[in-house]
Amino acid sequence: MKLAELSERSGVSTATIKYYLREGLLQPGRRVTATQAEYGEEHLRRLRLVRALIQVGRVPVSTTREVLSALGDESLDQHSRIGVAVEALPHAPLPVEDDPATERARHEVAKLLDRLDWDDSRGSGPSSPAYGTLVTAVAALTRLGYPCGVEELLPYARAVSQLSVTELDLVARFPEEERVEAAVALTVLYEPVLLSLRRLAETDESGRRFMNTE
Amino acid sequence: MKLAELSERSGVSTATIKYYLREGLLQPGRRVTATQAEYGEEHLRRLRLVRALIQVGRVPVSTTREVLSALGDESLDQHSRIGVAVEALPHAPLPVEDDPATERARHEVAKLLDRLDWDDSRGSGPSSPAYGTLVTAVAALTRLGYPCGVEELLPYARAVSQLSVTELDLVARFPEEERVEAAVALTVLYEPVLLSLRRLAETDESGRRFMNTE
DNA sequence: TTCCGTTGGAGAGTGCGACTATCTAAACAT
DNA sequence: ATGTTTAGATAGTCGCACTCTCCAACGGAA
Repeated sequence: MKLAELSERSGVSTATIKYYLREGLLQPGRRVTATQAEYGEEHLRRLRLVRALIQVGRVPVSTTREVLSALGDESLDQHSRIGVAVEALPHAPLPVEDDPATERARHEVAKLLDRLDWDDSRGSGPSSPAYGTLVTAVAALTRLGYPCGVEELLPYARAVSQLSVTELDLVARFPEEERVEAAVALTVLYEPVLLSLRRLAETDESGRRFMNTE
Repeated sequence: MKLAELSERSGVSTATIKYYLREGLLQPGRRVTATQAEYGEEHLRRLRLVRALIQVGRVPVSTTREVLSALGDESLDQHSRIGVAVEALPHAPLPVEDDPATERARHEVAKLLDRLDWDDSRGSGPSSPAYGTLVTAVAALTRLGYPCGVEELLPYARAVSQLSVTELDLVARFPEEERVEAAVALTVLYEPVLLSLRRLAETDESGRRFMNTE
């Protein structure tokens, strides 16, 4: 397959594919002559993954490169590769220190994780970016006067805990060499699914309660 | 309160506050002289909301302006104001038409919403941005060969349906004039909460299954 | 064999979004 | 009197994701 065909079949312009090649998001094709290279199905597949991460998952290009390099890092076991890839994904800014709302938020988050049996030796400790994002968001809500203590957070935690089990069931069904990619793709691409379903559910529930039905 | 104090108490630089004033995200202060204005607690509160939406919720500045104007639109009832504000929020790109994966995705999403008793006359129909985001994400997963039919989506839908009930309970506890802002703030700011909890849950579950425990 | 279109490679340019800096004249603050 | 702060306006910066332009080397059809 030549560049033009790769572009055609993926719906990505040749200019953008060249850009991704330059940025190291795609392996160079097999060089046939000085000005010709041949691409295979695996290039098409990788390109589709890259596009999905960038366009649907809103992952920045430089981050995508890091995620992809974690995918192929043979020196790590499956859990570590998934961990490295997920840590590289975009997160909200780290919490502002020296702030009373951040202090309270840290405290509530610590209490929450205490009540769940999540083992932070597996990578969910206070230093992980996801933990920081959680603290930042809880602090912002606190500053605005909206409740988000353990009582409010627990239902969310229990819900996503359930979901993560069914999701990893899905991942486990793939052959071992495809599992890390599956975990990353599902982590990133199920986020918009989750968020849009939530917005639809909220719209429905809000209508049920607050709509004028004359 | 002068500009400098507003800046101090909010942690936002005076240059950025001026920028927000220019962009219409903040009401001008009460003009005392030609070169002096007085800001009140409501400015501080609004500024904190703006910052939370922009920094934590990653809402673009122009979108924030639209959301805020929906908040104060007296001509709409509560549900419509929430609807307008939520529709303005950022969404993944609309689905690519004339694409087999998009067709399949539309079909699966329609089946899913059929099985739930969500009433699309309330604003969750196929033309809403959240619906489009859902189709886009499902199509991307489909193209990559990951399963996301009704069977996989239903658990997500049921989970967020539960959450939206408890969330709207929270909103309903506020006095009527604060409800729309509460709905918007909770919609936007619980998103990072949900996503970071999910990543923590997945990290934990992945560790439980795939970690080398020697 | 002669062209016209395509390719890989590399650098420069574009458009956008979110600030940030500079400037001016007025008005406090000491 | 004088140094600081302010509103208001304009211009500049920075990062990001492309997108454009060139070039010399092919490769396929006439």
